[in-house]
Order: sequence, then C-alpha cells, then structure tokens
Amino acid sequence: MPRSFLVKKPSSTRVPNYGQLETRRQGKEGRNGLRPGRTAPGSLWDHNSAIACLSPPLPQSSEAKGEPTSISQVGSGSSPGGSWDSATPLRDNQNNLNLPLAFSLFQRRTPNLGSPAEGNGDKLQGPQGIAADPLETFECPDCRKAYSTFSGLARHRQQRCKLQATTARKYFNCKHCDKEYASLGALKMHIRTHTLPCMCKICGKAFSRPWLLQGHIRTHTGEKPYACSHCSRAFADRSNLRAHLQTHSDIKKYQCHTCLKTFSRMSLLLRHEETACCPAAT
DNA sequence: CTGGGGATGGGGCCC
DNA sequence: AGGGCCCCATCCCCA
Repeated sequence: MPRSFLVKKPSSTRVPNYGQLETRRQGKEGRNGLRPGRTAPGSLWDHNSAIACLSPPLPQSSEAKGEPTSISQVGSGSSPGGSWDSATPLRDNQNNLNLPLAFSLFQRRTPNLGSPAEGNGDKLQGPQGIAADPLETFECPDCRKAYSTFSGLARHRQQRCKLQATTARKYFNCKHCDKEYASLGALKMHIRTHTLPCMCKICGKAFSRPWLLQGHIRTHTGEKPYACSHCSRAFADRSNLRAHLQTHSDIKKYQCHTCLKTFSRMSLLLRHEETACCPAAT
C-alpha cells in the first residue's frame, strides 16, 4: 500500500516539545527522507541502513502508474495460499491470463476424493498440453476450492480476479498530473496543489493550504510565534525553528561518507557532496 | 565553501 | 469531508 511506510504515531507525540525534537526525529527520517531523484545521503545514524533500505530506490509514483510495485501494490493482490498475483503481476489478468506462468504457480495436489469438482465435462488438461493426471485436482490458492480440471479453476480464478480488480485495485488519478491515490480524500488534497485555492490578499500569491497561506501572511506581518528556548531568536515557521535548534546541538547527523565531514542539515551535506567533496560520486 | 535563516511544498494524521 | 496540524524536505539567499 502507498502508505505502508507510515507509522502511526501515538497521539501523545503531538504535544509540542521541541526539547524532544532530536529523539522524535530519529527513526522517522526514512519516511520521506529523499527527494525524488536524489541519492541516499550518508548520515551518522542512518547511512548504513539507508544503503540497505533505500537501494534500489523506490519507484516514483509516476513510474509506478500502470505497473504494480513490489511494495505498494503487488502485495494487495497476493494470496495467502499461493502466488498467482504476487509472482505474476498481471494487472489485467482477468482478460489476459498468462497461462503458462500462472499455471506453474498453482498448487497441484493429488487426489482429493471428497472435494467438489467443477467442469466435469472438460477433459483434464493443463495449459500448453500438459497431460493432467486423472487423479490430480487443481486447487485455488485463495479459497482452497478444488477443481478437477485446469479450465475449471481458471474460470473460477478469472471471475474472482474480476471482483478483485474492481474492489482492491481502485485508484484515484489526478487529472492534472500522473499521480494516483488510494483514497479520494488524498486525491482532493493533492488537487489543491494544482488549483491553489488560498490566495494572499496582500500580494496575491496563492497556496494549496490555508495554513500555508497563514505562514506566508506572517512574512508580511512579521509575526514570529515560534521562539527558541535556547536563545532569543524567534521564527515564523516551526520547521525553521526546528532547523535552528540544530545549531544549538553539537551533534551533526549528516556525514559525508567520502571525507567523513559532518553537517547539521541534509541539504548542506548534499551541497557538499555535489560541489565540494566528491561531485563525481553523486 | 559552509552555516544558517526564510519561505514554501506536500503527504498523512487527528478531530 | 474538511480544517488544522505535524513532520519532513527543499530551494534560495546571504553572511
């Protein structure tokens, strides 16, 4: 699922406590840690794991469109008893059944004398002329229902897959770009980034969210409600306060894995890697 | 070249 | 369903 990388936080973590920003941050960096197209940067706490977890990089949403990915989509179609969908990413398999491959993934089992069978009128035959043992049955990996013929099972699977295609594989596509979302709400939220319904009355600049506009208005009013507890500075944006708090920390989390120099922000590390230290390595 | 602030974008969660 | 908020991230600019 597209949201599989999210970990639902306990509500208590919503209490603002900037003294805990460092610890809360750790372990969540991977959620959305990399801009599309960026290489995984090294860092003191996640460099090794980033190599393991982020390589190969996750496919982008635009690339993922039309083809299920190993993480986001294939899993939804897999079945506990078999691997019809997971091993054969057939997006339209109800109409274009890849029989040779799919057949090899069925669980063929020997006599099941008590199980019901369908398609008794069919000759026992597998795909591509595979000679079926009269004593064998063909079992659906999903519901364990047994069929005496492959064609009976295939018919059963096709009808099931039609249902699955209309329920589990429902996506909402953005008409403005290639992105697709699992929920209508998520899509509506995304569409706001195209329509930009929130306009600043002072300068006319438009934003996708009201609170983005709120933050922008602070640039006009000069309001800075987020004060640093370590110094006298204040900020209009919480994220900027968070970044500022890094300057009070001696720990620089982001490390260049070429020269081992450390940086307080990922953007500084990226800039260092791309320009100063090892531009060819990126 | 580096450090840091300012501004902003975007997806998800909670109410 | 929508608003508010959280968190993460990036880009730009300046010292």
